[in-house]
Amino acid sequence: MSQKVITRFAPSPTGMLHIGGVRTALFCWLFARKHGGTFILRIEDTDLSRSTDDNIRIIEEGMAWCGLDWDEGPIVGDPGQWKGPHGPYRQMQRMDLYKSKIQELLDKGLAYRCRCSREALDERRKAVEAAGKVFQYNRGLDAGKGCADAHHDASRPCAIRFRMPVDGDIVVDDLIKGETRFPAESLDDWILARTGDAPGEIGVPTYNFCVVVDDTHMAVTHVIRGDDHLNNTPKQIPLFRAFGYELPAFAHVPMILGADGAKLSKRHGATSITEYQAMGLLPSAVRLALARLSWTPKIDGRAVESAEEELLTDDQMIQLFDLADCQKSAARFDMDKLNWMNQKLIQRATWQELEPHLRPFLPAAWAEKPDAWKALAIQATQKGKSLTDMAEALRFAFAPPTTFDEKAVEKFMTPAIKPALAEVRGLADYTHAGLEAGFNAILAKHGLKTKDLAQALRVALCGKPVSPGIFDTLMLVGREGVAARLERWL
RNA sequence: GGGGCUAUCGUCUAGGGGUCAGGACACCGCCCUUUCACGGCGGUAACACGGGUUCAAAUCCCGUUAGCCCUACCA
Repeated sequence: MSQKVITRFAPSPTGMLHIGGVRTALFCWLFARKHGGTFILRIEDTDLSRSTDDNIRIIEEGMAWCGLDWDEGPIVGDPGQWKGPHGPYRQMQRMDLYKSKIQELLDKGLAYRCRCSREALDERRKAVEAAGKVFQYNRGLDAGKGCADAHHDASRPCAIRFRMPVDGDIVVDDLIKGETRFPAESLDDWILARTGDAPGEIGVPTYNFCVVVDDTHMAVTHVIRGDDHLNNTPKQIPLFRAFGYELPAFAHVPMILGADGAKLSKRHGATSITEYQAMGLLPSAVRLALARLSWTPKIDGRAVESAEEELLTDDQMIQLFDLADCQKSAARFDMDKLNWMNQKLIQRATWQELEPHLRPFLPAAWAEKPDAWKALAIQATQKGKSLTDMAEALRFAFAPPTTFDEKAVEKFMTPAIKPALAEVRGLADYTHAGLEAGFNAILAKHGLKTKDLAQALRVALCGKPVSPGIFDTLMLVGREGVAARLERWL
């Protein structure tokens, strides 16, 4: 690769950052990082009705949470400002460029003004469809009814259409899908720019036009996007040619489906990245799980083949990433595997790494706890599947239980256990070894089994027969807390 | 309707003419155990269908079926 790799993720601000979009962004990011290239974030806000500053902020925050840092694009929290030499990175701020490029096409006769009203178009569409055919502007049954060869009425606002080739195939050479051919006759003259406000004025350009102009002017070398855009590519390629632009490389990544094989949507529970954040998932786990959908990392030409190898770090992913190892088919989102990866990454993280992620799920009192206590707390609950599990497991460490599991009380709070329980108050050495020694002494003295005392203690300290290791539990509650919580059972 | 993409265990996938069709998650069983977990060991489970080509097809070709995408003055 002679030129510097530049990829871009170009979401439209619709109110949330979709998990599928994040996956696409991840591939762009991985590819750019792998090749020492640049990753651009571009906001496609030409749909005026949906684009707001708030919606843009949602994208920025979602990307940031996922650890997908962009080299060029908007500056977080400062709408309208950007970093990078190819700005601005919001399409609505690029209107002047678009309009001059459209004028260029008009001047060259490669595009033309269309004054057909929506109503007229609808009517013609209906008529053609009634005849069992596809409506194609100025093609097929609609031939001769277009504005291409007519003198447009300069007194009326008009849209701009692109003159598409009529014969032959348009070939898309895709890095993932391979070569695909689209018959030119299956496409028609599409709209470059919507109807302007005043006669002669060029309106807001459409997606297919903006991408071509932006990708070229931002020097994007690899267009990596969802395969729902594969069908748009044959519309865009003739436009690249009309401008005399060089074609970027294309890679269309498969969609992510819901567990039922249908398109991932609200009814599958979570589509927005913020929902995954709220579930207590580590961003690194989300990255891993998303990357492994439709991508099989190959180590020395061999697919990963053990649980250990599945758990790739970001660095390994970057090093291993290759579009050639991507699947052509759509993948279903596998929440089970994400949870497993999350658990594994939680287990192998140091407490310092985990702390900032865990903090938002814990009560404010967490902030006042000393580091040693935090380290113990995190380690004691690191078997959890998620940060929310960990936070739940730690509840007892912040406040005495208010309710008690009835069955557990009945089973473990036997009269025989009370004397032993009373003696636990006397334990003074609150180190793991100290507690273990004292605990065993009490056991021996009363002829109890570990389980008997441990479970009774759990009920007294946590209200339920489930907690971290009993000595960890004691240390987390602390000597005074233990004494206080034991009181009501003696 | 037209055009495009896709099709291996429940899920993610390896394998691209000869494999007992391999792995991971999930599931089930056993072991470990101070609870819940973790962990260890083992197990169930797949080439969508129909035709070709070939000594031989999950693998190549052609159909069919199913799913998805595009077919907007959405992106």
